[in-house]
Amino acid sequence: MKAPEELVAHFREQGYKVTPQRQLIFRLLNGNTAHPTAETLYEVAAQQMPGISLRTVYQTLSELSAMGEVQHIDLGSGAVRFDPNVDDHHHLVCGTCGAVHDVYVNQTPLHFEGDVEGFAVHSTRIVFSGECAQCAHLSA
Amino acid sequence: MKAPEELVAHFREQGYKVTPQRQLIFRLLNGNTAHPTAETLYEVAAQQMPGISLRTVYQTLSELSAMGEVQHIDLGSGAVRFDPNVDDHHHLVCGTCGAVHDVYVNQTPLHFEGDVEGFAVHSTRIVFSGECAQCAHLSA
DNA sequence: TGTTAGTTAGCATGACTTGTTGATAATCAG
DNA sequence: CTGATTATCAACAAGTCATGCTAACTAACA
Repeated sequence: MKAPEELVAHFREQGYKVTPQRQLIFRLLNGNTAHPTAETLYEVAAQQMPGISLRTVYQTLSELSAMGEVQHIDLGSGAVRFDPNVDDHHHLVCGTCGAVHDVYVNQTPLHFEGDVEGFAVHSTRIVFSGECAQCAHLSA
Repeated sequence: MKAPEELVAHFREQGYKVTPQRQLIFRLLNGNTAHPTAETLYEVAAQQMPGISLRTVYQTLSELSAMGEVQHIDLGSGAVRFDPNVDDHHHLVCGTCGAVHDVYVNQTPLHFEGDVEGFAVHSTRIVFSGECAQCAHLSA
């Protein structure tokens, strides 16, 4: 994701208004590695700006997603999560605490075998599931 | 997934009754590589057994899933899909026609880099997205 | 054959997400 | 600064997917 200041300029160029709500969301996402859901992002935003609506958070996330500034990742665990990291990366999910971490896999492109001839792969998504060190430590 | 006859025996052993509805679903899933949703499976089932309820399809799929006889895969495209193939395999999804194919990746376990120390990986899910040969041919 | 479990219809709920409306308020260009 | 445009908000609704509930009927299995 671009830095908040760049996003401000970019939004203005595109004819979008730069509102305090949007700027807040830019800042909350900047460098955020927590992979928040729209709901959790809303909760944090509401602490700094009481009155902001969940609707606006969804709206701004959709705009950022359409601009390719955030990635939305669906781990099949209910809500969609948002990731300001738009590099070619993958995810590690702790089944105990639910934390999601970014990881890089360098063996891509992967080879596969199956009953599929001539399939053109555009993207590969990998999700590793397991238990993070902290959770393993706590349960031990 | 076990063959329908084996499932019949297994259900009886577990104290589950072997109803025509359940047997129909066993047969519809057996060797099924279409990765149906509960809804699509229900539609096919209803053709052969008018009156069967969607509720029963969901119910039976949950039972099979709990027994490890089917895998439920969430591709983030709305409904959960069911796969009677419970091997260690991955999926290829055509973004045009929506078809899902099973594929095998033999480079596992994959190596990854990131800010994660001591994470114990239990499972890896890989989804390849792109366009299948038929769709590429049609659009050309 | 009788007990038990399954099925069905219908209605409800729940989570997540998006749409709508109408009023208010803020942004930005000129 | 001002006016036109757009965003926001609140409140409500809808849609999808999945599951829970009841009550009545039916079927399976011992």
